Amino acid sequence: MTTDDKTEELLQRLRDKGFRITSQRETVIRIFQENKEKHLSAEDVYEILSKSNEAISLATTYRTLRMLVDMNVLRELDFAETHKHYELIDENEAPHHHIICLDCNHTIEFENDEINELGKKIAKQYNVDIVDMQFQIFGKCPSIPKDDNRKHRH
Amino acid sequence: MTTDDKTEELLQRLRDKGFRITSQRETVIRIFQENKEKHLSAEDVYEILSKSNEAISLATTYRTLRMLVDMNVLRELDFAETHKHYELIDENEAPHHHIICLDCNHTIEFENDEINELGKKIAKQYNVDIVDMQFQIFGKCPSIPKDDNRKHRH
DNA sequence: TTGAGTGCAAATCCTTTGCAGGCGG
DNA sequence: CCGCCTGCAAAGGATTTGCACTCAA
Repeated sequence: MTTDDKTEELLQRLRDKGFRITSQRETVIRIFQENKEKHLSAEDVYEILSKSNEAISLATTYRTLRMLVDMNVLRELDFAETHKHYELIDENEAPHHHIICLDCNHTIEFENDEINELGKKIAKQYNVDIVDMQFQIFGKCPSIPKDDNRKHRH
Repeated sequence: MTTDDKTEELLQRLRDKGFRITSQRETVIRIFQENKEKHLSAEDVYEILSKSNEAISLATTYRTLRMLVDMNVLRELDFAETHKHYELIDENEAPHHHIICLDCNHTIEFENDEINELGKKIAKQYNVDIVDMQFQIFGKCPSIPKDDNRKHRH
């Protein structure tokens, strides 16, 4: 499936739920598709668009992100920071998990079926209807390339 | 080891690092020892103390929590809410993990050695010096008793 | 005695909301 | 044309910080 097909599929999902397709919403979805491997924050999205000629307000950015999370288009991620991060949910992919460096805030994504299976098993044990799961490993990375310059946490 | 012994051990750890032992710090540590099974927020701690005759300021509550996290006395927990939760780290216990109900915010703790082992293995694979790990399952609980009345998230 | 710790209030950061005008269906 | 969406600015919740005073060591 091409990116355009995927975009159209997501937009259709919004239409089906009675949401209107505005240029702001299309743009936010496109930003996440162009940054599949990243974990953008609201501020990140806002800044990317501010630099382009498709600027949208911070308020709309937040409103759109929340809506997309509710629509299961985006996943909200907690990295033990004061703000949240978001990523596209790809329903054909297994959930993936994160290693977060407490020194440089760099994150590594990894997939691990054993963990996903364990998660499902445990949820079933407790009779919980699973919506999402996240395994986070917090540590110090001696060797991760420091390719971002976000504020340090400590 | 009795609770008093444990308290003394923790206080000694602060002394060793050059921190002063104030009544406020002793009190906060005691609150967590008296609520081992809970995941108190800063506001929770502040409120518990406000009702007693050992009230401390919110600012000091936050400063103390941060210090205790840095000292590895408390673990900071993210439950996809706007505020953080904290719990005592018991070094004799294996890490435990959480199921969080997105409807009622109730949390269930569970332990699972397979997950802990997997976490260690993965960290090693990525050459990361592991500090902590958390596995979180987000879902809807059909059967969990709703024994708390915190604000709902959605 | 003295500087780390405290309380208070103000500041800050991230996010949400009220309202008036704009535009998608 | 109707009412959902937007932008703006103001409000809000959680946490941090500046400053003068207090008290543990």
